[in-house]
Amino acid sequence: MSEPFYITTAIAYPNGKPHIGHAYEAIATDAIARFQRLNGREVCFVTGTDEHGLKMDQTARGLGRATRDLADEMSSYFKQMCVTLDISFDHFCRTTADSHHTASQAIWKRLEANGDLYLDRYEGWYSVRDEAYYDEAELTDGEGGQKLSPQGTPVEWTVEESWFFRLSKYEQPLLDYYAANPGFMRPDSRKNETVKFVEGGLKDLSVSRTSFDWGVKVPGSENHVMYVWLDALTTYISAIGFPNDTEEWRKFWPASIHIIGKDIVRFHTVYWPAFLMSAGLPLPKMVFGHGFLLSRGEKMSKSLGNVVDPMELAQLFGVDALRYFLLREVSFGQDGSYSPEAIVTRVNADLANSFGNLAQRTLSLIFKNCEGYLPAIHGHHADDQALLELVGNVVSTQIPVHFEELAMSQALETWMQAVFACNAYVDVQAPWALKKTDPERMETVLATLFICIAQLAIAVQPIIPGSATKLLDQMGVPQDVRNYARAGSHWFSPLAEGGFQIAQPTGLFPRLELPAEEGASV
RNA sequence: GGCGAAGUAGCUCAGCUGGUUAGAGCGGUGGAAUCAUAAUCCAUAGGUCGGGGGUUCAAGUCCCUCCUUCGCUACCA
Repeated sequence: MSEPFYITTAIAYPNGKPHIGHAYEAIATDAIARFQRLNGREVCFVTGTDEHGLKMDQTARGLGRATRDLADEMSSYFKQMCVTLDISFDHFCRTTADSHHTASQAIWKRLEANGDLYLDRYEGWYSVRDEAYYDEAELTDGEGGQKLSPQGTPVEWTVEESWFFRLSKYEQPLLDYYAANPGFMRPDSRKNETVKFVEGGLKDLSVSRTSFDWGVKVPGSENHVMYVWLDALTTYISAIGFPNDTEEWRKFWPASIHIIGKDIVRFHTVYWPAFLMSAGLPLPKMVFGHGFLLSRGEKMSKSLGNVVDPMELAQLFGVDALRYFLLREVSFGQDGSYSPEAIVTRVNADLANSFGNLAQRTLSLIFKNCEGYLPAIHGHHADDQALLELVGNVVSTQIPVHFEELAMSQALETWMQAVFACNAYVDVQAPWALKKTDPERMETVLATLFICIAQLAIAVQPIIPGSATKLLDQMGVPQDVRNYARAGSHWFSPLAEGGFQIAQPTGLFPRLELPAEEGASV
């Protein structure tokens, strides 16, 4: 009955503390995961940290610390971020876990058994200072004929023993797969880039390193560690049990969606599928490359000093305000711009003024005029029917459709339209005036609004889970109707007849103010 | 250089396979209302849909070209 849904974020590289981009990805993925749960799917949501590789090792050495020690600390920040931001992950995976090493070695052996690994030499222009290889075309000539990397550091021709993966063998199979599965890569613009890249020809991939040892040891070649991406990508399957035939593994693989940043699309749409093909495993159904967040339209970078700490933002504006802003303001898949002004404006307009105030004014009227008891419905007028229909349609049809398409900003746009309709209805019906002229009509109006507000709160749970839950709790809405299938069912009358009484309503969406200190790190 | 994306009201953006007077939010302006977090509602603000050319009965919406911005063009992740 309930179809499994497996979704992942990218496995973050904890070379520094999490930034707003990590938070954005986690929040977006969480909204999708929560939506699917409310939509009746059995969800597995995996996130985690990719802790191997040269950079972690270098960073730790630079700090004079044990790499493992640094990894422990940095990974904990990412996990803490998820907890703070209400990210409903099922597994937080670390590539340093023993089980992950086992899984990585298992997939390695599968590639090897399939004849896709061979030992050779990797030759190229290597910069000792950057500890990276560069393509001939990237180099520039420095003084005295010294070749320089794009960073301006000297490079020298270097030869290193390395295991290679026969990526070239998968050129055509990948293209065939893309053609046969048009929904595999999204958005389309990313897909075009990948297809062109693969059509341009694939070279075999160096998948082991001997220059450092912070990684997963290559089976049978103990002086080699696996290329970090091979190891990192394997998280998606080790998280649910691979190579063991666990219940989760059987249920959830292949993944429904990998949510990743647009910068790592290639690893997920070329290397990962090729590895899986070689290992004889099914491929994920979709890879979605989201855009980047820009600070006032500019890239965030340490040198510009405009890097935003998501924890600081959450504390300043509130977790749900941040979640709402990011998902409402940024069209998922495209780049988006962030600024404190934009957050304050958007959240105040939508959550505080429109929705929050709608709930507050309605519940206050019920609290004052009905002693907190839910009013009875004395026959609906056409206006009531129209509103109920509009809200019902938005909640049970339009929003789910947009969520299925991963169009969270559009889901919220239609949600707001329903909120506007409710506010317009309040003003036209003027229940405060009906109190004296037609108390029964007032009750019907308030009951209608109560139903609509509850449905709107149910619908928006994936975006702002904390405040939506508090509101639904205040309203006494039963747990079992807090989903898309049952939001529109007849739960109101039983609740009212059961004698439920609301307490003095408290505001859930405070109006935000711009931080006094301008030019601070936000 | 090659490939790709974007350029729509003051601001942020919607506009799918071409079709009535080009839309929304925010902001601005003018009203209404006072239940509510001074929140809400109604009306409105005359943007050559980057420039030019073309296809069509009809084009932000297709084709060509030019301009501007951005991304990708593999082994740091």
